[in-house]
Amino acid sequence: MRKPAAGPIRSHPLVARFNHAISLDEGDLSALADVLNRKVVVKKAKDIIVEGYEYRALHVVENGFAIRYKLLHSGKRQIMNVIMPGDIVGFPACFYEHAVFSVTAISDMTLHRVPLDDFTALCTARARVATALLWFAAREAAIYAEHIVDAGRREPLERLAHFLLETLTRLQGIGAASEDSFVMPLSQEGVGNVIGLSAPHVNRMLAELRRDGLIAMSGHEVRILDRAALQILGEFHPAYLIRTPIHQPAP
Amino acid sequence: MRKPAAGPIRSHPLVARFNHAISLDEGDLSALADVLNRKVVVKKAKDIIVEGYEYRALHVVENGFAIRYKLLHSGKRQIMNVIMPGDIVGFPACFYEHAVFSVTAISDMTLHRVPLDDFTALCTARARVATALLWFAAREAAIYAEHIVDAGRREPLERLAHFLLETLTRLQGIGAASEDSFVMPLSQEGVGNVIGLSAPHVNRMLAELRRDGLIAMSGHEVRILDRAALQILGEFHPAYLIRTPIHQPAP
DNA sequence: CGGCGGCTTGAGGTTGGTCAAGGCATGTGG
DNA sequence: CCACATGCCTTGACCAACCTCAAGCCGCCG
Repeated sequence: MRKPAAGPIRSHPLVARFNHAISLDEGDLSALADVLNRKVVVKKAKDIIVEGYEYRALHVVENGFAIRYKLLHSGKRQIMNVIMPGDIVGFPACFYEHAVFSVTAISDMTLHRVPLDDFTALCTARARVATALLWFAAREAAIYAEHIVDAGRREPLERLAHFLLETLTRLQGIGAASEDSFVMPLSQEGVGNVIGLSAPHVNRMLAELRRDGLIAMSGHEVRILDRAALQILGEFHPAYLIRTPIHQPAP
Repeated sequence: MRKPAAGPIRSHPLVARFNHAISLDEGDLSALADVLNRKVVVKKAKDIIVEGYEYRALHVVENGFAIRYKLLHSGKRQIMNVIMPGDIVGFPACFYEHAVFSVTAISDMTLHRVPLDDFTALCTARARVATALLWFAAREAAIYAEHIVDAGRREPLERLAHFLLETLTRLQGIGAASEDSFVMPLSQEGVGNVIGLSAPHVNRMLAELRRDGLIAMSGHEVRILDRAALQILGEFHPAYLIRTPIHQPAP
């Protein structure tokens, strides 16, 4: 397990994501494989990162979902983002002396543990990998920026529409959703903690979307019935989620 | 102007920020200097990036302030962040085919224009620079994450307290604020557009902070009278703004 | 079968947005 | 040098939105 072949690494969701942005050579891939060799399994509802503690390792998600959030003294919780396969648990929380927010698994997960020193060494040794990670970080920041707009200025119904489309699009990007439907990994209270609404109000807004024929639900499965209308309602432009190839100047 | 000496580059606010994170060698610095050689001056209130258009260049801020924001169809505006010296206009907006949000100068500015291809070439040629930029991006993402919490879950008074302390701390970090006071670069409407409140309500909340003796104001100058109380009120932990040195494994 | 977590719905109250008007400082042009 | 315009701050009144609290229900799992 310390020296996996370079082959399997290509199918890792993180590498799959990189491949759309920048072409990595064999050396890059085997350096990545060296670093992604510590598989860790985490059960649903387990904390992975707790705010305020020191973490000297990142975890790259192979499978499962988690939430990145902050708890306030009032007891309120704000979820910044849902973490999906190919995401990095601990970005950017673990780049600090003490984690700046918490992460909890919301399903069983398989992760690859990467000590921060190994990560740093990889970045400083492999410029293309560091560049790919920089693009990755830019996408992460863009997602956060959209969430600021959601929470700060959109109406509740708009927020929900935006969040549903964002989740659909992200899940499709990792092959975990069909053309027009997906399984929402969060409870309604969880959704409320993402978009800044109370659970009852999330329920009312979902009911409104159903009543207006924009979505249908059965259990946690959400079916998008009128994507065009939802896009207009939530002012959703998938551009910020779409992988942009890094233009590589001729050598 | 095409080939500045490696000396002046050390005093650039971006490099100053990098220096706290990672040590760059002469080659790194001169590569940076090569890239930061196109000075641009922008007048207050001029757009630098307009959402939806294509930009193939970044602008590194040497002087002045700008806002990164999104306009909604309703006419509402959400500011994601105030851009200060040492920040990169166009991160992460310009990493996409079309800019995912807008940037407007709120004071006269001096910038260094960096074509995206040059930027990419720098990253892929200079691993340490790419790594420093990755850390930079992580800090940016952490700031956004705090803004999500602000807009989503904090009470108006708490938001304002948090925003004031964040602004003070960031300005101090670039040597643009004293121990306990700073000049707010935004109007009250602008502040409202950052923290998701209406201008009248920002005014009411500011009045409340003044009434309670936490701050004093004269014009756009804000003086923090009781930092401890403000920190508790806004649950402000400056950790996410503080530069963490990148631990560099022995070669 | 019983308990629990999560969904659903309702009633009521506060918060904070909207609208509006006035004040004050700054800047500009006659 | 004054008249006026402009932009921003300040304050008040009103009202809708959304939170809180609460109760009931459903489905799932032990």
